[in-house]
Amino acid sequence: MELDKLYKCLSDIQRIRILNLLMQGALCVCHFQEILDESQVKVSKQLQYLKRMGLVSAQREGMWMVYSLINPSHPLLVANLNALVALKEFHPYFTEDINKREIILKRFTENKAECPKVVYQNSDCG
Amino acid sequence: MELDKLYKCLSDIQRIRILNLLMQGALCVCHFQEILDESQVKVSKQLQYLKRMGLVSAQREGMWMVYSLINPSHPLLVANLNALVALKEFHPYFTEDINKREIILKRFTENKAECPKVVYQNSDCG
DNA sequence: TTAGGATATGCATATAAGAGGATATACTAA
DNA sequence: TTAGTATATCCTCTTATATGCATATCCTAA
Repeated sequence: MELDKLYKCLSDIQRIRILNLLMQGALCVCHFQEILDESQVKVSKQLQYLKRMGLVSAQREGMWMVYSLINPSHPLLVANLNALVALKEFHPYFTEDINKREIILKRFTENKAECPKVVYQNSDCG
Repeated sequence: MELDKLYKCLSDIQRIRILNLLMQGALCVCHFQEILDESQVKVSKQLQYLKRMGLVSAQREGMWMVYSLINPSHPLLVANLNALVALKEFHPYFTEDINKREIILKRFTENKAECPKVVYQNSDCG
């Protein structure tokens, strides 16, 4: 992947927040909507962008579309995604987003029918 | 600096090449023109962009405008600039650009009047 | 089959980049 | 002052992003 394309993926705060969340595990579109507090269209389009650029993959699970981070091959992408996690205390959004994600996952462990298994299994919370 | 702004600075191949060159030392606009083989307008505008975003500073030296990298404060910027240097073997442009820069600097050490001192002093070549 | 939830896409619009030509500005040298 | 070099800015055009509304598609459940 070309360097400028890679950085373009990271040059939008919504996409950064999405990638930061995906570093924790897969999520459905509706979860991003809830966590980022953004419209369905907006979230869906940013996910399409990341998919088109090869950073994420989508897998249908019944009604839901589960997005996952594709194991990043470019060392600069790996470094930056890890940096997002490492720097989360400097960026209030990141920590809040991850906290919101954990609350959602806790809901799922109490009512497994609410979303695909892949979202809450292999999760470190709940 | 906001993360998305930081990544926007890096999301253009000309700006990446400019930053890669600035990691080696200060340069005048005309040197970037020569090394990148781009028009004066294009180079000047990208330098303005980086200046506006606070990544580089400009200092007039007679006829020349010398651009330097501002000591980066954001850990992600530091990491990415260092990564550019470390990854230069994967990106033919970077190595070629640095080689062209060294050839230009050698010219200066033979004819010091050709550009401001700050460009060729403290240089590791020539 | 019908209704409804989840998601994607088409269309329109606003704004930001990117590029190029022409010109203005700043400086030097004669 | 004049000419010439280096650089910045203005104007215009094209393209890419970002956003919202409406609607289409895919799936489930009844």
